[in-house]
Amino acid sequence: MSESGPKFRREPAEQRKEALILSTLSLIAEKGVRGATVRAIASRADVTQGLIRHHFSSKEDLITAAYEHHMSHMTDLTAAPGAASHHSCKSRLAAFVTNGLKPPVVDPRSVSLWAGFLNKIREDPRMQAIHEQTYHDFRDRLEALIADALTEAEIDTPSSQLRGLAIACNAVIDGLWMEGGALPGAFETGELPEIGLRSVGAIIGLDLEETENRS
Amino acid sequence: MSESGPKFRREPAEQRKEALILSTLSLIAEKGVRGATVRAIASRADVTQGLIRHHFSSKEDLITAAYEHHMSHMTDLTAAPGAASHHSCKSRLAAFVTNGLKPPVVDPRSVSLWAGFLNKIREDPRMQAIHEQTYHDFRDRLEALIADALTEAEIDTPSSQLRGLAIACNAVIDGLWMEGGALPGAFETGELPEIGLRSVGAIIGLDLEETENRS
DNA sequence: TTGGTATTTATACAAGTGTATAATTATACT
DNA sequence: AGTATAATTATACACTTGTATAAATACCAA
Repeated sequence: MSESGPKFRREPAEQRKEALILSTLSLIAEKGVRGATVRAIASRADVTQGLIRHHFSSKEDLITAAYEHHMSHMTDLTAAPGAASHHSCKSRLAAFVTNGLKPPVVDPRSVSLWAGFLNKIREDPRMQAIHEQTYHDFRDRLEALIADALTEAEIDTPSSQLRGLAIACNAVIDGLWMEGGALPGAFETGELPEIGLRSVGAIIGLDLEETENRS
Repeated sequence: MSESGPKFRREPAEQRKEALILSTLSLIAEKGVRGATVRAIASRADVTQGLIRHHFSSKEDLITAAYEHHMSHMTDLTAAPGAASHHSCKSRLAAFVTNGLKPPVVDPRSVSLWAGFLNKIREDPRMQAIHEQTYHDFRDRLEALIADALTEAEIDTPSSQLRGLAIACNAVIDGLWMEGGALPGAFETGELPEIGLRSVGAIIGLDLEETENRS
């Protein structure tokens, strides 16, 4: 009975912070924002609740950090995979579209996570800033890909039109992503990427589907 | 001091229920789901909190009813205005698209209202059923309008393709609606309807913009 | 080995939450 | 006018929430 190791481990602040952030995200995704209480978060990270206040000045601080973490993760997940492995601009654009419309990006947890945060965006200016920046970051990447693909196909497009195309394509992707996550089971496997490719292709005036199955 | 009228008014159940639902909706839209407490709802409806439990078996019941109310309202708002005043099928489709991309449908309150509910959809089967039905109802109307417009233009389209077109157009509208509501000020007046018309037109292969300014 | 210190736990608290129950009171009907 | 009844209020309760503060403890440096 007298045998007992250390009762807890001291970890570097950065590491603990990330663990708490990940706990927060998984909890919001799983049980909704309402389920992400300080006690639940601490429990999932295997610490006691007091620690949260030590690393974050308030719960709102933690939520904000978690939101930022999640959003940049999502964008990376859509943009990154195999960015260099595609030869043509067109196939890079196609990959961007399909990446955003397949798991793990399309996922019920992801959508409800996003929705959970949306409420706080209106109230908290910091949240609003993150939201705005994430949206524009994503859309700008998309716009660049579209511009490249059109240039490659020798289609001349004024930049004023380009903005509208990017907004529209972004909307298709967002809309399909949302519906796929909110209604799992309502779409066949591969249906969303297919529809996404065809729609984006129709909007910008290129056939994206022919370039798909290219690894 | 001895002078005092009736301390409260008895109203028909149906009327009180709706008043409570409207209070709930305005409160969620304004302060988020977290702000919609039984006390706040009752206060906004000028009643005491006990009355909520008299008309609804639980708060969840009220939330569910409010969700149902809101969703059917949104669909009506998009579909209804001037349904008969349009001559061609194409202009009816165009009106459907633009209606959903203008105020009052596009509105920060509306979007955060929708997002607030989304969390509860995953947990509550009744919510899920309402969500599913609302989505399909909206999409079916859209699909019918698309089918009519294509028939009118003498473009033959198999029903298997029609489904994909409706999903895609629905996604564009949803995505634009979401972005317009989540980022008020990021888009010029009339920009969303314009982009919506052009995109839906491109997807189904019809020029919807020429038919617009028709009252 | 011995402090020193930031990390971590332990405990407490005030405010707000949804719910339950009994006491009032308006109103329709006889 | 009187009464039954459903609507409405009033009050209370048990529980959860975020936050605050003090005590304990692991780990680094000397």
